[in-house]
Amino acid sequence: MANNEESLKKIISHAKEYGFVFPSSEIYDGLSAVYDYGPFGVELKKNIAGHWWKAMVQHHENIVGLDAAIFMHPTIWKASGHVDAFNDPMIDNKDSKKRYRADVLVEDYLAKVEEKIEKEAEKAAKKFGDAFDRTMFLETNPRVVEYRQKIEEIKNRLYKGLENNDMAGVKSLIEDLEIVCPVSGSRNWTEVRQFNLMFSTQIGSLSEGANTIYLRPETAQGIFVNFLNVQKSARMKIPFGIAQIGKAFRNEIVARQFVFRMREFEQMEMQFFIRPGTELEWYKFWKQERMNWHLSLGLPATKYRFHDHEKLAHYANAACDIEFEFPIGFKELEGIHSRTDFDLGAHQQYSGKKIQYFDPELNESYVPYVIETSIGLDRTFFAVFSSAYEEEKLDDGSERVVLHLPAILAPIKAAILPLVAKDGLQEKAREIMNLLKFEYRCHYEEKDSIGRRYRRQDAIGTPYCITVDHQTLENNTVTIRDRDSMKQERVGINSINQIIGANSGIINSKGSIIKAFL
RNA sequence: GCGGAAAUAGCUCAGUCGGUAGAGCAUCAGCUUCCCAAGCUGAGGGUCGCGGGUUCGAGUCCCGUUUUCCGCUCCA
Repeated sequence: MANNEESLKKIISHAKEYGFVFPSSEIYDGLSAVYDYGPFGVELKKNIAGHWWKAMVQHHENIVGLDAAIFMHPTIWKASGHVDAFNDPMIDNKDSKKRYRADVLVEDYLAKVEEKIEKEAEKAAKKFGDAFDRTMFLETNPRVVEYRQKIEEIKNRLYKGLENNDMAGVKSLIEDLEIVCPVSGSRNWTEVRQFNLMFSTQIGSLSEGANTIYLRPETAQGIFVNFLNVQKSARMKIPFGIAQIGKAFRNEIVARQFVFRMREFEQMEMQFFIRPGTELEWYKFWKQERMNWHLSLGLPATKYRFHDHEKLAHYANAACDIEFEFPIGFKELEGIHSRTDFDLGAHQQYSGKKIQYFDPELNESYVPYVIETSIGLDRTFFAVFSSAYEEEKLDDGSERVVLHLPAILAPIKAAILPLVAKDGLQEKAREIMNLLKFEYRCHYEEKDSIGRRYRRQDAIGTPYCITVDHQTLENNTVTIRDRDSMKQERVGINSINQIIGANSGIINSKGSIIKAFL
C-alpha cells in the first residue's frame, strides 16, 4: 500500500510536470476534485475517445452516434429516478460519526409524540370503558390537544424547511426538539446538508419565472429520450446501439483520488436496444466485447477483472463492472448493465408519448430492452497513464522515466531530431517534419544532446524518434528509435510514414498487432 | 462530512534556538556537435497555500481557513 501511495504521488507529479493534468484553478488554491488536461493530456484523452468511438461506431454497423445536450428537461430526472433517490437532507452526529436523514430524525420524534397520544387514549379508554369516545377524546383532552398542536407545528417547520431548501431551519428544528443521536445519545450535530447528487442552475430570465434545471448526472438519458429520433432518422433495426461521449456532473460527497472521481467527468456510453427476452444473451456478448476492447489497448491483461453485481440497482436485472488495477487498487473502470425497459418505459409514462419499436419479424410493437456499456473516459486515461508509467533501470546503471503508452494513444507519434544543429541537418529534419505532420502529431526538436532529447520524448510516451544524421544527407535514410526497446534501425525516408502508420494502429506494448478490431 | 498527515521555485526536497530564501533536477540564452539524462558559462523563476495573532522580528510558535493525500463514511 505504501508503494501504491508513493507511485500515485509520482504519477500525479509526472502528469503535472509534463503537461498532462493540472489541478483546476490552481492559482486560486484549486477547486476540489476538478482537473484540467494539459497539452499532452488532451491529446491522450482525445485519442482514447477516438479509439473508443471507432471501435463502437465505425466497427459495428448497427451502432450510431449521438451528441445530446447537457441541459435537459427537468422531468427527465424524475423519470430516471435521479430526483427522488438523491434529494435527502443529511446530518451527522459528531460523536458517534453516524449519518442520518434529518427528516427521518424529526419523523421519528413525531412518532414518539404519537405514541404518547396513543398511551393517553388507552389510559382513558380503560378508565371510561364503553363510554369512551375516541374522536371526542382526541379533540378535547387538553394534553392530547397540546401534543397534536405540537405535531402540526413541527410538521409545518419541517416541510417548510425542506421545500425552501432551508437546511439551517431543519437543523434548528432538530436542536429545538433536543433530538439526540440514538447511538451516542449526544446532540453534537453537524449542519444539515442537502445531498443532491445533481448540480442545478436556472434557465430562462427571472421575469419569465426561472426554472430549475440540472446538469446531467449521466449521459444515458440523452440517448433514451432520443431513441425514436435516432431509430427513425437512421432507419435502425433492433438490435442496434447508440453511442455517445460527453460530460456529466455529480456533486460527489467525497470526490478524490486524482482523476478517478471528479465532480465533472466524461463518459463514453453505448445503449444497445434489443428484443425483450434476449437481454441476458446480449449482456454476455457485450461483457466480452468490451473486455476485448480493453485488452486491445495492450495494457497487462492481469490488471483487468470482472466484478459481477449481486445487489442490483432499481433498473437492472444483470450488471457487472470491468475493474482495473489502478495505483489505488482494483476499481471500477466500466459498467455493463442490463437495464431492461426501465428507462424507455419510464419516459413513455412521464412524457405520455409512445416509445415503442415495431418489430417486423414478430409483427408486434414493444418497448425495447437495453444493455448499457458505460466507461469513464477520465478513468481510462488514468488507467492508461498509470500503467504506462515506469521508472526503468537501464543496463548501464542509469534510470529513465518512460511512458509505455500504446502507440495508437500516444500524444506525439514521432519526434524529428537532427543529430546536431548544423551542417544542414536542421533543414533536412524540417523537410521530414513537413512530410509527416499532416498525418501524425509530430514534434521537432534540436535543442540539447540527442540522448537528452530521447529521454524527454520517453517521458511523454512518444513511440518513435526519427534522427537525421550526416548519412541522411548522403542517402536519404534516417534512424528510427523505438521507445520501449531503445533500439534503432536505419530506414529510408520514404518508408517512415508507413512504419509509423502500421505501428500506430492497434498494437500492444510489445509491438504485436492485436487482431480483434482490425 | 468526521479523524490523521501535509503544503517552501515547474518537480523532489533542505531550511538549526524565531534573526537577509536554499539545493538538485527542470526551464531559458550561449558554448560544445556528440546516437541514449546528469560537459562548460550565464540567466530567469518564491508575498514560504491563504488570513489573523504573539513578537522588536515569523517559512519556523498559536488560531482559523483552503487544497491535497490516507482511513472512515457515502456511492445507480
